[in-house]
Amino acid sequence: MGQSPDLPGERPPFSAAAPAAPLWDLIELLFFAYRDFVGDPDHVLEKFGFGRAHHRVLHFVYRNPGLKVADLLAVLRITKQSLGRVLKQLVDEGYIVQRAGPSDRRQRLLFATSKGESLVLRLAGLQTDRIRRALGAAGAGEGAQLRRFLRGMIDQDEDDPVLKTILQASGTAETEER
Amino acid sequence: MGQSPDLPGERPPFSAAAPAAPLWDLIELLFFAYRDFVGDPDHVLEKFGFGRAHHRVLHFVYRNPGLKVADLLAVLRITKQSLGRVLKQLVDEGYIVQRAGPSDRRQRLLFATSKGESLVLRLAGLQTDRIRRALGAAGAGEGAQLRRFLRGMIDQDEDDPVLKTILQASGTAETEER
DNA sequence: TATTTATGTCAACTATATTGACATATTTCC
DNA sequence: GGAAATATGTCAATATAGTTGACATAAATA
Repeated sequence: MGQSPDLPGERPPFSAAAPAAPLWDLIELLFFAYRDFVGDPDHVLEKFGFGRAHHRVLHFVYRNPGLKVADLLAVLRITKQSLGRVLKQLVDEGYIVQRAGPSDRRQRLLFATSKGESLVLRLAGLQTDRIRRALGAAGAGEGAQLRRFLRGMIDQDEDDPVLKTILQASGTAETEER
Repeated sequence: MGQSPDLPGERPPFSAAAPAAPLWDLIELLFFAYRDFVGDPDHVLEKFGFGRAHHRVLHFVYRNPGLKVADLLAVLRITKQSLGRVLKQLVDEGYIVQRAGPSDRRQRLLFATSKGESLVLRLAGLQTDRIRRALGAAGAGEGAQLRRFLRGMIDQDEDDPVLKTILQASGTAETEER
């Protein structure tokens, strides 16, 4: 006697305290959108022998010149061992330099070189092109609402100085810098 | 003689054919938003001994009952070897069942069990809660503009039947199902 | 019947992360 | 000034999620 597999049946026609219906379409659109969003940089990074991890490190170092290792670890939420492998490659190949902190010489402050800047701008350009295309397709002034929506998706973290400034900045104004 | 590290200087004050300015804030907001968006399910999955890969498989199988293995591979863009490991666990532990295709018995059509449904609804509930919160905070209404933006971020793929139907559906109407 | 297709499996390897232990230099506290 | 705490780095073992390549089986199709 084959036991029937336990498939879910029809949804009950009605229910008093039903949980809010899942927003299936937005869940899926976010998945595909983010995959393509990071896919463009991935293709370029591959030619350099780098991966996504290198992109993230280079991005945050470029955007926060003089970033402390501790703050980079906080924003990436990885361990120093994991960062180590990636950062060492970026330093060895001249994309990032380290300088001792002026007041606390234990700190190794991180800076992108112009070689690093050139790569990070190339990657950001790809992502920016995709975003601009999508903003255009979405119609007038979607940017402001989109920023508010994305900020609302993000959990605060008092122990992450980089994230803190990002949430403050985007909370303030349109900040289309330069 | 210490060679100065090759740091990027000030941006040139003006330039005729400058590339469009990177949308730094949106690039970063997307990164953090997506990380927290998948972070909620991650915590739950961990208690089940599962990872993100299991979530993706279970999600698309639940959303597309009777999905062919080939179509699942297409939408996930992974190899059958990579899928194999994850799918085997989900089947062994009773979250997914396989049935031979009625017309083509080589096919193994995939279905979520009610155990699988219960897990996938729990995970979707977490993500839905976060999205609703953010939509509310953004004053974005039902998210019509957001849907158009996200669709604009996604590349078409004729060889992916699952993606094709998603882009069609979300392109049509508000599709708040049920 | 011969070939193609849909799926599965074995094996080796890569990228990115983890935990735990320990090392070094520097700063801070008493 | 010495002890303790801090910032960073390194070695080793392990986990997760992916890859390529080779080969196997059953069922459909030419």
